[in-house]
Amino acid sequence: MTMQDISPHKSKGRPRIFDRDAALRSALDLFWRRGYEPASIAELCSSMGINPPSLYAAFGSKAQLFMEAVNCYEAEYWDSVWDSMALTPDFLDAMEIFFRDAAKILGGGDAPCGCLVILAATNVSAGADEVDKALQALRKEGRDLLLRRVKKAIDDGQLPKNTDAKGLSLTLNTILEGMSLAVRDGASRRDLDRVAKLAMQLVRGVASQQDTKQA
Amino acid sequence: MTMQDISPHKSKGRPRIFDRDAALRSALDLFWRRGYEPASIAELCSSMGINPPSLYAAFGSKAQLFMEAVNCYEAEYWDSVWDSMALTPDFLDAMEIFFRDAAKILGGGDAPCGCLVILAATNVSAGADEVDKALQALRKEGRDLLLRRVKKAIDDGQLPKNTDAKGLSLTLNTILEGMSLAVRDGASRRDLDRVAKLAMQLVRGVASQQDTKQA
DNA sequence: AGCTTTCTGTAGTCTTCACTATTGTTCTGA
DNA sequence: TCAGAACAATAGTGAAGACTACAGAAAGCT
Repeated sequence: MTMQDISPHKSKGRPRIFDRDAALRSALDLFWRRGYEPASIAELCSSMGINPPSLYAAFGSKAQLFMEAVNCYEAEYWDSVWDSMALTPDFLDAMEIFFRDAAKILGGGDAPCGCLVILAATNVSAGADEVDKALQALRKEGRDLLLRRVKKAIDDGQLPKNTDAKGLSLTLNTILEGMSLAVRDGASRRDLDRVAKLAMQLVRGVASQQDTKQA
Repeated sequence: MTMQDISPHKSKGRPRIFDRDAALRSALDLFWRRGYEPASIAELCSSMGINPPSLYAAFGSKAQLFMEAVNCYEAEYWDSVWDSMALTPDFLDAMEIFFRDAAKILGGGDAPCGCLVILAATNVSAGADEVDKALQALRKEGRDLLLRRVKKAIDDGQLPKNTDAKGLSLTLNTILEGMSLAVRDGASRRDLDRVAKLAMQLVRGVASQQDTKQA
């Protein structure tokens, strides 16, 4: 047969009985709803339909499983959002799309629990340093992307030259991250849209100082 | 002696050897830095300078100790802030003071760990329902206070009649809560001041639509 | 003084956690 | 068909968690 199988069984021993991707996706769902530490191995195994030894053989450790779940989450939900934020030429368009997409993801039906990266490992115990550091790095990446986008908008003349790039990008990130907390406290999709709308009002306000304050 | 002692020793048995208020304050400091669940009884006892039986005799349980610490925190840091927010007649003044004070508390030297109410019990285990519910109620109180203040500003003619009160108050709360996340990720006092400044820019933008959009 | 009451400190209990030793099972490869 | 290799399921291990029994110590009351 000339067709290549997608996932050929190359190794020698007994093949894995469960679907690794599906199990990872189940783990993501649980981590998303419960958070990193409250999601116990027992719960994870139950959700994934496997036993602890299989989990450890396939994923290494709880921390590694979580980080794989985070990668999965980022790839499925946020990568395209960040990409279009960085690439959309007009700054106002970019922000409009960005906040609309964010509201859709955070308030959407998949798991209305806020962002995994922002909420899942807050106030973790001492043993979870690596997970915490990794998520901190991801959050910093988001801040940097926003900062770079704002600076580009200034260079492109879409924001006033004297705009406080760090302040504006940090504020936009603060609103974005705050939206996750709002969702945790019961904010609906509609509520998030309202926040997104007001974030845009702030952005337009800053942009429109172009003429008045440019003295 | 006619003078009444502040804390007379009325009870019969052996008097408590440690200062309850000082111990509570130590517990607050630890909960603030570590969060509710990561702060173990052993750590708490070490910080408070007492042993577990004394802790349980004086405070009941870990959850009750935490809630007392939260009350202490609110009373010491936030009660006056919320009061002046509600009572300052001019809306712009009220918001200016509010965000300035918030930045000072969150980025101040006492414990640069964000707000206890917002961060200390995110993604807690199943056993901490009561603590979670209590903090949820406190956060809702903050949202309600902001909503009421915005509505009052509309009634007073300090905001346009067609202002989306819920949307604006929710957005301001989102920024406020997001500031705690920013602090957790290393934002300085100066960074928070920048966010507060832009929050004010948003508020002024909304307020100044009074003339243009009032059609 | 002697009795009662309440606190203190040591040293546990019981539960839950992440993780694994062991045994048996199912595949590949010759 | 049989050896080797990797997975699966049961049943644990050791550590850390919140919480407490118990015995001794320090106060008030009579």
